[in-house]
Amino acid sequence: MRIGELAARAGTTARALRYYESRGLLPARRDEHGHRTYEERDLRLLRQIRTLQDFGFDLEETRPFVECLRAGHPEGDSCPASLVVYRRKLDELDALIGELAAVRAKVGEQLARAEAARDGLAAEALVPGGPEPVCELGG
Amino acid sequence: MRIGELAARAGTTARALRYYESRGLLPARRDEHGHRTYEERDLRLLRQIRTLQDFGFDLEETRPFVECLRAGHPEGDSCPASLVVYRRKLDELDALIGELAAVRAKVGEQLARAEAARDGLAAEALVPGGPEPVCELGG
DNA sequence: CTACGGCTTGACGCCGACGTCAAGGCAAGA
DNA sequence: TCTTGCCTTGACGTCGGCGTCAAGCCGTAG
Repeated sequence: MRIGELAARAGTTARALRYYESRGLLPARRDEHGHRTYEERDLRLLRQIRTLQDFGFDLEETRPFVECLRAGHPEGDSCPASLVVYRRKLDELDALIGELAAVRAKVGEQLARAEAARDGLAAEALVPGGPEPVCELGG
Repeated sequence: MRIGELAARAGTTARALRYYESRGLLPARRDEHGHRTYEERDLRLLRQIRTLQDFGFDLEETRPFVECLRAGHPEGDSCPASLVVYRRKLDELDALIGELAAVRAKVGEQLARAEAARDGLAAEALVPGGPEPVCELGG
């Protein structure tokens, strides 16, 4: 199997595969013409990489999984190093989700406050000399 | 006030201010030496930019807020365009948080499954010929 | 013969928000 | 006078994961 076919079967591009090879992640043998050749097991490795990338893993973080598979283990996460990456990723996700939730809350508050201010001004404009609410400058 | 002082008072760098100016976000007057000069109100604009950036807003997304302040409004979010950005950001945050939560759940599952498999193998190793669980290859 | 498709390496482009370095100007203090 | 410090513009570096283009090789279908 050559690079184009492997890429297509994994739903990615030849360029990506060359990049993975340049990172030492997915080396290839060469045929008599210098073309890269791959085997079925390489498809397995590549799918492992793609799956983890879809989860937001950095390419480097997929390395333990790939090496685990290449070492003959049944799954990419059959090795301790992979579990370490899982746990670290979970921590990162929890931290990130927490930060984003806090930001979301603050932005929501800001929006609510700004809309209230806008409505307050609108009401004031509609009713001149009306009930100026909690403004210590008014009076 | 020159660029270094303004940067220090806003907790950022002169380089950042020059960048903002290059983007047309925070223009500066010049003194007789060609040095950038700023006034107190520029500090207000700059702080608005920094606050939004801390929330994860793109620099471009801070523009409506800055222009709103420059137009003389009491707050950067006193203008409709700013509220639009708020709402869009909230949607983005909700979507992102949702995706991350889904990924977190999947990674958590994978970790649990991998640990269970590992423990299963460990138990098998401790008890040779023992209760080989759900492995269709065993027997 | 020629076109075409697929492969090769090499190298620059991209995106965002600056960091960092180079080379030089200008003013005040020791 | 010399140094120090702050300022200027210009331009390249950073990071990740490739996209895209250039130039060229190889085999095959028409």
